Amino acid sequence: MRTPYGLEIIENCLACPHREERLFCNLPEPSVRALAAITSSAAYPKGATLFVEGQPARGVFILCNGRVKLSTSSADGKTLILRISEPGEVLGLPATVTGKSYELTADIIEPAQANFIARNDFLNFLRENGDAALRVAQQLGETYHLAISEMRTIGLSHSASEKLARFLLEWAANCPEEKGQVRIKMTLTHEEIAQMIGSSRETVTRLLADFRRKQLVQVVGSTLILRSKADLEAIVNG
Amino acid sequence: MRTPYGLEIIENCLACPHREERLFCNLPEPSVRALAAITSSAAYPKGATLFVEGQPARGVFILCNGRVKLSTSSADGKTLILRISEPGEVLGLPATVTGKSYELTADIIEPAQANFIARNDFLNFLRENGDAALRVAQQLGETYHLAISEMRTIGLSHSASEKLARFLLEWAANCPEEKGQVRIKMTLTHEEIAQMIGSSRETVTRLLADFRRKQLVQVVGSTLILRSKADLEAIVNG
DNA sequence: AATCATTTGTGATTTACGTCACGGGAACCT
DNA sequence: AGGTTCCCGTGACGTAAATCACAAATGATT
Repeated sequence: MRTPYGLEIIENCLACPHREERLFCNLPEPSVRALAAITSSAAYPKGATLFVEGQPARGVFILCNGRVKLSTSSADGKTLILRISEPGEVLGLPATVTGKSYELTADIIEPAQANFIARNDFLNFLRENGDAALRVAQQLGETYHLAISEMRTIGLSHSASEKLARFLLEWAANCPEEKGQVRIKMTLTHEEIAQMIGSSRETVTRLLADFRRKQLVQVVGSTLILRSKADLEAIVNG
Repeated sequence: MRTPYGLEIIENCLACPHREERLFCNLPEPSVRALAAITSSAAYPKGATLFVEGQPARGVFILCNGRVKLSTSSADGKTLILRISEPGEVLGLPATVTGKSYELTADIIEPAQANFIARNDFLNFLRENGDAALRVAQQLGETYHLAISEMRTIGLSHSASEKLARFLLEWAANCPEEKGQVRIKMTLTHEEIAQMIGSSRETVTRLLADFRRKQLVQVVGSTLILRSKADLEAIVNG
């Protein structure tokens, strides 16, 4: 799927604030151009879905803007959210390299701009760019890492409060901290939090209320302030 | 870590029954030799541990014989088993490529023979062998895939019986089937099964007894026979 | 055989949390 | 303003399953 946006994409790429984190932007110049030639860009509204679990992998999406929810669901409608992807991340990578089906569903939760690379083009590109392949391997390693840590919060907790505490701490890990307090822009509904930690909407709201009563967190509008990381860590450790 | 076993390893490799599944054996001849040169082989007794979660990654282990338990534990001793690795698998790959710490602990549960490749040697090898890097990426993709499916059994179930049923079916997926029945050599203790599905030892034995009563499974010594996959699937789907 | 260690089986008890049900807010559209 | 549609807060209730505590069984080791 050749595209006229090639050059524009390169420029986007070079200008991208996430450049360091991005998978391919700091490859040698010719590689970046080769990549741009097989990339097509598109915008997606909130609620759109990039791919659905079980679909044969068509290719990868590189998220430029917006946020994407990665989840898996059971037959009876229960769903488990694995991750909220941020700009700079590559979606659908594992399925695309292995040739299996997408193992997750990717839903847009904030209007997004993403670059798409079809599977064949992508694999050919990797075959001809050994360093990109290595980069991909590293990215996959990190994705795995994150999955394992999600696994830990769900699988190693004795109680829902432990899960929630674990979740908040992990979520806060990306945010700037000042003197023990972390301000989190909480963009998830209680329902979604529940789906991330494998519990129910009601217990999440109850637990959050509980945490508030115990001065562990504070809610101001849609931002959550962790008043005491230490106490949350105490909950995690039994 | 140059080793005198180089040639021997190539021969093992070519003779290996898992050759197709193995990561590197069907690479071009020169690559295989280069790989052999940086590989060292060792035997490990039952109970030994290849690496521990949290350790900085030293390198990868290619399992030739025996079986290895991959797990993660919380501070208070609760442990979650992610996977039992079989010969042919590569252990420690995600951590080694990303340069982070091992995310899991690898314990030998059946006396094992494994080839070790130190991180630096391995990365250099990958840099010079683009196709190997791609292979690694694919392997990582599959590892991820397995992690997600483990995640599903733990996170999407409403009850412990659902988890156990899911577990048995996944476990059986590798075994030969004849007319609806699958014979599984059950090498795990109830405790270990519990740690795989995130529940307690007692409920596992109770549930298995229950399944036996309901004619879903049958136990003969240490082999488990799934009498009715269909009924197990019914349990999984609500 | 005899002792020990590990694994399995089962009962009794407790409690965390899922589920149902409903009311109040906030946000968004017309 | 009024109607919809989400999201959040809380009460009541029942149950699944963790936990505790032994006993039986299996299997190692001597």
